[in-house]
Amino acid sequence: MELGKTAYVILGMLRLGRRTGYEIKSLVDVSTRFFWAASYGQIYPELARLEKLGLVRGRRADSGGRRRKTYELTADGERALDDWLTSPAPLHLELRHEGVLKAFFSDALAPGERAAQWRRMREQHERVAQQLQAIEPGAAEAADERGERMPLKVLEFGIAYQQFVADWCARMERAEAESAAPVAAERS
Amino acid sequence: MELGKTAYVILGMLRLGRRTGYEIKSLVDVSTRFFWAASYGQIYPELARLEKLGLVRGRRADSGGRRRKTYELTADGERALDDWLTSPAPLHLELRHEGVLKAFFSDALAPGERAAQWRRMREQHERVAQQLQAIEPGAAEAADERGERMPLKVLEFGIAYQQFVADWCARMERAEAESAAPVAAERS
DNA sequence: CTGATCATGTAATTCGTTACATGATTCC
DNA sequence: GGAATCATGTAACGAATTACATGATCAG
Repeated sequence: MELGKTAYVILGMLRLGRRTGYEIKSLVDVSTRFFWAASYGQIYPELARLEKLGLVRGRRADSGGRRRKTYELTADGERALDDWLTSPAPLHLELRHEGVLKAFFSDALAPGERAAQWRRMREQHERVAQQLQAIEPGAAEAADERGERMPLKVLEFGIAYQQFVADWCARMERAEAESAAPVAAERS
Repeated sequence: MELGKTAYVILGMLRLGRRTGYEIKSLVDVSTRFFWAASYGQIYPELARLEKLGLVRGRRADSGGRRRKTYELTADGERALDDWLTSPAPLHLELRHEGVLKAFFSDALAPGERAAQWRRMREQHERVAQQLQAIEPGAAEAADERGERMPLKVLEFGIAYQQFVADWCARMERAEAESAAPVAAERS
């Protein structure tokens, strides 16, 4: 019974409480999205598959005239989640970073053009860092009130990671400025 | 004429010199792989597409009885590459990290189990860091001899990034050890 | 002579995104 | 009354991996 990684996003979210597919997607968008994204096109079919496998149990929960279906973990689902969490299997690590890719090939660029690319890349990472920082108060509250410490720890890591990349861009940006105008740098 | 990002990996590699599909793949595996991977299943069809678009030019270059086809950039290909390198479009940034995903959901785990996961994740990042360090001498040589500075810079970033994540794991690991055995920690 | 490497491709499959279709409810 | 949000799904498409098929050459 080999499950895709995205199945565990769903199982994990369901352990935190009964949820609809829509709610799972909303949660993912403000939490795991930055290191594991998921779209409706994955979540709804995956919920159906997990139900057929007996790992989750769905229940109609219409609210007014609004059709609604909430899911919860079954005992099997709980076990599958724990097995994955404690598994020693090599972790799936994947990074696709267009900015670093451009950097790799940018020897042919003029220093000014390269500096502009560093700036854009830095700004993009700074924006993500700010988005994550905006979420922090809510995560800190959840850590306090519901004892969910790890989501906050992971969020802090996410912020540190974004800043780490942004700092590297800033250093590269400065280096370009110095090599492009060494005389001006000496004067200052 | 919208090109996929992987097309630029090919164009970028071809700017460094005439290459076969096989050589491009080998190069990717020791350089861009860590932030932009590509497989034969992408490279060969993409080369054919780029040739039809007039961005690369293929030429038979059999070596003995070995069928071989080398490619080089056309003027259009060179322009497409530079346009991409200097484009201000938002960068494609994608991260899928199973270790962080597990961390996010690991509140329910025992501290010892969590510590074991930190250790595995740290070791995995340390292994990648070592792989990258093994490549460094070659990249440093290329930087010196052929003036290709950026691949070395990017490699150094890759190593720093792997170590950054490994360090975070190590800190988390220590924190688990302290919370699991605070008395032992005080004694030592 | 045998295994590693060079070399090119295709086919099947998986994974994931985006857009579309549909409709109710809630807030302003 | 209209826009935003809640809610569920499907279809088309795209991106990428893996496995397969084929065959030559080179190093030991």
